[in-house]
Amino acid sequence: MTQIAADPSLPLSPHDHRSCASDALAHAEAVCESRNKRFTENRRAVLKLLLDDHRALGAYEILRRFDWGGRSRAPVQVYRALDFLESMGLVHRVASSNAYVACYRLAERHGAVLFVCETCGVVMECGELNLQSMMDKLARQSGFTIHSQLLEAVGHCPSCARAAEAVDP
Amino acid sequence: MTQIAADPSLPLSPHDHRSCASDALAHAEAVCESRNKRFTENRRAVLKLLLDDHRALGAYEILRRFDWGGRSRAPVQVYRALDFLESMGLVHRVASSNAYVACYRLAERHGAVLFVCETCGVVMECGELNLQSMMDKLARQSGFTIHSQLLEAVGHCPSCARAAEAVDP
DNA sequence: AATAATAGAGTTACAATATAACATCGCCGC
DNA sequence: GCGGCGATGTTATATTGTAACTCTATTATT
Ligand SMILES: [Zn+2]
Ligand SMILES: [Zn+2]
Ligand SMILES: [Zn+2]
Ligand SMILES: [Zn+2]
Repeated sequence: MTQIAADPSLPLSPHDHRSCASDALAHAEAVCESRNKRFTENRRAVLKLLLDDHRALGAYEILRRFDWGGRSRAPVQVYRALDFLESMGLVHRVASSNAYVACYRLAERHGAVLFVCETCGVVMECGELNLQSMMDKLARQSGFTIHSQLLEAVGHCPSCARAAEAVDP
Repeated sequence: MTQIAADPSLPLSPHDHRSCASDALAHAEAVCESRNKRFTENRRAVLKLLLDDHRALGAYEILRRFDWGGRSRAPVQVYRALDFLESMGLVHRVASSNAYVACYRLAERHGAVLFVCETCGVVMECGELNLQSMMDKLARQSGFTIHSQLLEAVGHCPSCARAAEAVDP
């Protein structure tokens, strides 16, 4: 477990993704252990698929990639695993693309600010808490009570932005 | 046209919603006029349904309420109107509930910060630009180029929060 | 160890949301 | 009138997400 909080630009910087993923997996085990939740094979398998890289996958893409070993191919299984993982703060739902992305911040259950590249699908997660607290402040001013927040931006990651710039300057 | 920018807590304060809606409708006409876009009957009808109150409606709820006058009841018509209205900044999509809400800020095309009550469905739109620019700043720091933002909070509006407080203190 | 209680997995069927494809219509400029 | 183009109408289909129920595995209790 070498990192506490991931650099937001981690997905884009060349890095040892093997250890990146295995750290996250180990963290997931620890989190479930500490909360007396079972980190079952299904849940582990789904998380592993998401840990393949820093992209988001749709539930049905996970369904396709899943090794079903003779069992019937049912979306509900995938959704159950995803719901669990999300409730543990191990994956985030990407609302702008109906997809799910693994969380690489080895932190307790937390909200997320997501930057989604619409070209390559990479998701950068940002730990910036000022946004969340600003949202909270705005809410309080109007007497609104927040249960959950959704903070996303869709656009181009640095490398895809450069590529787009090159063809259309 | 009595207001320039709606108070975020407008939906909750008792107000003359008749003029609230008709102002928004007049603004919609003006916007389409100024951009040489046709504000057709379908588009007007969909917007009118959304202007009934300050709640979000799903596309299929709009579909049900729509007066089809003998024509076949096709979702694609509703989605086309919604896409148009959204591109004009006259409605906002509420990603957290796959729904659409009319915009009452008589402003040019703009992003939105939405506070969605999960009990009564009311949507408060907030014009706070600091959030958006903060998001932009975060993006720039990582070399990310933003095309669109998604800023939402789900929770309880003031009156529903009081009601919840009463039963479960 | 037997038993009861509970959480998760497996299966089937279905609901809810969104889009593709193509023919047709109507407006607007010529 | 006619051609171009944006909007509509229609049908079919794709994508995303749940309900309901059975069965099995794990854990707690006796
Ligand atoms: Zn990595
Ligand atoms: Zn990219
Ligand atoms: Zn109103
Ligand atoms: Zn409410």
